[in-house]
Amino acid sequence: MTNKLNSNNLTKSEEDYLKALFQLLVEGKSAKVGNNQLAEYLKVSPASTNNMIKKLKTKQYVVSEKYGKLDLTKEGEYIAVRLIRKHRLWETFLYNYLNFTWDEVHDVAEQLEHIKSQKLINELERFMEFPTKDPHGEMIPNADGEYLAIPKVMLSSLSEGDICRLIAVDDGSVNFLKYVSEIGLALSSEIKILEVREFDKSIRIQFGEAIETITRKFADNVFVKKVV
Amino acid sequence: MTNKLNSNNLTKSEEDYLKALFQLLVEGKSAKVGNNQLAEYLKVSPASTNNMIKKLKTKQYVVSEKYGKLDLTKEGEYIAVRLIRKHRLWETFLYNYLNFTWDEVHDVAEQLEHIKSQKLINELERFMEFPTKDPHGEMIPNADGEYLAIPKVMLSSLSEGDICRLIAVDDGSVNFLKYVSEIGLALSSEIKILEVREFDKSIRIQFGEAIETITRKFADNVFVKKVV
DNA sequence: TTAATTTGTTAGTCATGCCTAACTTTTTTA
DNA sequence: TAAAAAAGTTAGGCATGACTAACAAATTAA
Ligand SMILES: [Mn+2]
Ligand SMILES: [Mn+2]
Ligand SMILES: [Mn+2]
Ligand SMILES: [Mn+2]
Repeated sequence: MTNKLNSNNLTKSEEDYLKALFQLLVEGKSAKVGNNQLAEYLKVSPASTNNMIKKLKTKQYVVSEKYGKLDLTKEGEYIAVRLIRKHRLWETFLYNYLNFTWDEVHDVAEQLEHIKSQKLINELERFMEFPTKDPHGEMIPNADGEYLAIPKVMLSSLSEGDICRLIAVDDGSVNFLKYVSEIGLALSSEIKILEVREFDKSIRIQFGEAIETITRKFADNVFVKKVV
Repeated sequence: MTNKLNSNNLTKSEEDYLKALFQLLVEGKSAKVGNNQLAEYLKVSPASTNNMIKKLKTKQYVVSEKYGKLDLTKEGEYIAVRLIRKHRLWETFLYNYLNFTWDEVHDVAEQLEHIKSQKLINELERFMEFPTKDPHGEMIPNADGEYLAIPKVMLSSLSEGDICRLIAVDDGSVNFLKYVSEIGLALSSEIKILEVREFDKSIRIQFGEAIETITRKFADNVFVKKVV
């Protein structure tokens, strides 16, 4: 993807919609994304998304047929990736230099990602010596928008006896992140699946000295690399 | 001024209006500030300022009588000072850590000053080890909004033979700041007034090896401390 | 001290981005 | 395959923060 001297004219809202679409389409679990799904994700009404999508279509960032599913153009995707890059670089800065905890960084990064200055974000990246992952283990796209997405294996997809390493967590919920820390899990933790209970899909896991039972919902937000 | 756990509900616009009023009233040269003056300063129409002032009056940040001059309440002033604090801390960060030049910092700081996070700005200040002045020589208010304003002596107010030291410059204009650097002036430069020409108020100054003629307008934007 | 000029106010308009309520189309299920 | 449910769209409103044009009050100058 070529690096343009892209003076970004988009509003904060337009940026947020494109980022949300990207997260659902590319980083999310669903292959197709509809209007109402986007609305729910952004916590706005379907009428609002319908309206914004219309605008983003005339600006050629989104494509869709009437009553059809949504897709991003290359341009739209590029804008989204740059936003994610900014978000994750800021999260890294807050975490590594300003004493923020990993459950505090996301909300402030949601604001900082909209600051318009190419130089700012590139210099911030240089200052931090080109970090590759944010505090939640997510990859940081480079200045050209190159995005080395590591396949997201959910902890919930493993089976009894499997051993894995925690490589990333979903960072959207403060409560979830606090919960993860509290039970003692962290990036790189080695986790063994002791039991997957058929009744409610809850999972007994072991890590270090600890043994915990986690829900399916919890396990859906934990991404791992299988070791055994 | 007591430090409240002020969850700031103001919009970016409301913040900008309060800051502008503060800059005109407290940091500016004019004792009284009217609606049209504020409009000109903010580059919006008088109708817009009139409208916003109305809102800020109901919110008790501004006081004025109909057809009368504008004033800030203690609350309004406090909000403005905190904004200036954020602006100057960000400028300092950009200048000292991210390789920004002193003519580049202002525009980006105009965006960053609206980021809402008490922790962010206090941690940034700690990270930089509590700087007291921004890259243009202006004082940075502390976390309680205490504001040690140094009396602003304009270079244009001095007379032939006077010697002074450059302590600050107005940071609003990129062109002006570039101009200052280009002729070789910098913070702490010692300047001697060689001649003030009656005809057009232009001033011949000497600093280091250099002798330059500057306009009245230029000299109005340079703040000094008289040495002799 | 009246007339001209400046300053301030009001009314009406527009764009953005959100909403609810009503409607249409598509998909699912019986 | 027809009815029910879900998904998507449209119409109409509201708040914010801009604008212009017309008007009123206050200040300045003649
Ligand atoms: Mn995040
Ligand atoms: Mn993250
Ligand atoms: Mn500035
Ligand atoms: Mn400054």
